[in-house]
Amino acid sequence: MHTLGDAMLTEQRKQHILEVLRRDGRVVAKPLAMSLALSEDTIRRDLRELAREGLLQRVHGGALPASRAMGNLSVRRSVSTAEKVAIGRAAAAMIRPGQVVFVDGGTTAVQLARALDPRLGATIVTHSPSVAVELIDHAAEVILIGGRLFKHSMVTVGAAALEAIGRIRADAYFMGVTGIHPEIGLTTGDAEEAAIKRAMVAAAAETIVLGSPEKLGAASPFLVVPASEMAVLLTTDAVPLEQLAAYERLGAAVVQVRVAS
Amino acid sequence: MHTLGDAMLTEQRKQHILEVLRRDGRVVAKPLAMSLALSEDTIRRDLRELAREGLLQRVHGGALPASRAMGNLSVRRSVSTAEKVAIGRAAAAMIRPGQVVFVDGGTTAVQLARALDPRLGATIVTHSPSVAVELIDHAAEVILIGGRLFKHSMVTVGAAALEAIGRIRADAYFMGVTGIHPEIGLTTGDAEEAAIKRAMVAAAAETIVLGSPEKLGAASPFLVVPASEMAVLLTTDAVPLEQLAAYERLGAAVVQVRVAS
DNA sequence: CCGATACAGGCATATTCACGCAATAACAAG
DNA sequence: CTTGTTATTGCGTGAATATGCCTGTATCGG
Repeated sequence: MHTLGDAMLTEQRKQHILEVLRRDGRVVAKPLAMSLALSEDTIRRDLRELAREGLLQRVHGGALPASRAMGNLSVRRSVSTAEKVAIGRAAAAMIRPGQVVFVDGGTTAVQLARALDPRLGATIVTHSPSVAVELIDHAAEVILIGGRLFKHSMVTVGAAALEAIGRIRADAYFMGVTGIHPEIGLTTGDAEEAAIKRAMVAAAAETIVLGSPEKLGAASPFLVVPASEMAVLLTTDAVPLEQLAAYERLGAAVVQVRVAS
Repeated sequence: MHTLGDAMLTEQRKQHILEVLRRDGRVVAKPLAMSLALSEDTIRRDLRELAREGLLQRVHGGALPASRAMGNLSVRRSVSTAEKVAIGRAAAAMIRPGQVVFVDGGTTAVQLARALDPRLGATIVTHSPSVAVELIDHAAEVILIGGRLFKHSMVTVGAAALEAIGRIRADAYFMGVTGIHPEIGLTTGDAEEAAIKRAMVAAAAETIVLGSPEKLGAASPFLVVPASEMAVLLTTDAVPLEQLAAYERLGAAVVQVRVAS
């Protein structure tokens, strides 16, 4: 905890401001000055300087994240529910040293990356630049699949990506989808993305689906693969057992993660 | 514990400083001098020397950990100065609608991405996931070059990346380097990275170098291309004209960006 | 339009800093 | 034991930095 007993170094304070900004998605000058027991002038000066360095965007009354990219990230982070964090953590724990795994795009996959042991010696293959960025400080080798960037989902797609995936054989694929249904199968909202996911399923020994509760029983326009392709379904304990039985009958191992309240 | 009875050897004291730094996440010069019964000058000298060895980061009032040991801010503290912001902005303004351009990795390139007009209809090709992430909300099409992620610079490298670059013809390449020297040429700190940069120079009609002042006259181990390959050198008004004349003689157009105070 | 708030810039004060100098201590060689 | 060399330290100085207060201006919300 940051006790207010001792004064902070100037640089330390600036880091603190950026931390608060990442956590809350914004900072407001006045309460920040109060909580640090400093004048608002000092805080404003900090904000001005940080803005000059491009680390945040100054607005009347405080500051917002420097770019929309970062903004989205923090917003999504706050949106990212406890379920996704828990599923990400459980998925990260499934990766063994030396393995080569595909990691999909999407918020849950980012949580996976964030939860990964920084010293784990594995190879992470991903077509999501966001996942790649999260893994900067990790020991794991990262292979980034190139291609045209599909902005909506923040992943690369297209022929180049397909081709690159085809050249890899992975131990597992951690897949994110928008719909999981016993009969309809695993579905997503974009045809190109579905093709990429299909290629990863084909290139991996087993497919592990990151299935936050709201995905179960839902369907999106584009089929990736039938639900029977799913080796493991990672979901939470909020889902009733009888709903999960259908997936087990299709051959999937269902893992229910306990969500910390 | 640490009795103050006997004087510490200099090296011993430095170890102690690093220990305190690890424990508290910071050191403050004044109280440290008090507790060791030494003058602040001595402590400051120690801090300066430890900083020169890269073991900590000197800040006003004391020191903070050198690496991202505590703060997971990784790209953050890569000293993105006002110069880099200004150069990034100027570079962004050089991109015309419809153009296809390579954008390098590095902090200045991220600033370029951040400064880009969100509605600009251009194609940005990059091997930096950080740059890609910055461009999420831009209208521009983004092509991400895949490959093995080189963590230090946060860009992809390797055969796959080289090959992907070779299949593209771009109007311009905005290159970041660590050394710019009239005779030695444009240099960088990693051989693989140099190869990628060289491929981009070859695949682009013209090369525009993002040259923050501290890079000028410096040299790193690995040559990318001779300075004569440079079509435009983007730098700031802090650089004396006579130093820039050498680059103009080599055929480069030198653009000096005014840095907002 | 107006009052309230937030803002940038200037100024004063208190630290903090780097550099040079001198005193001292540690040490090696003769 | 003496002497020259080097490393370490403290002090003085002027410069740089950090902070708070003040003043006039800009921006926000009605």
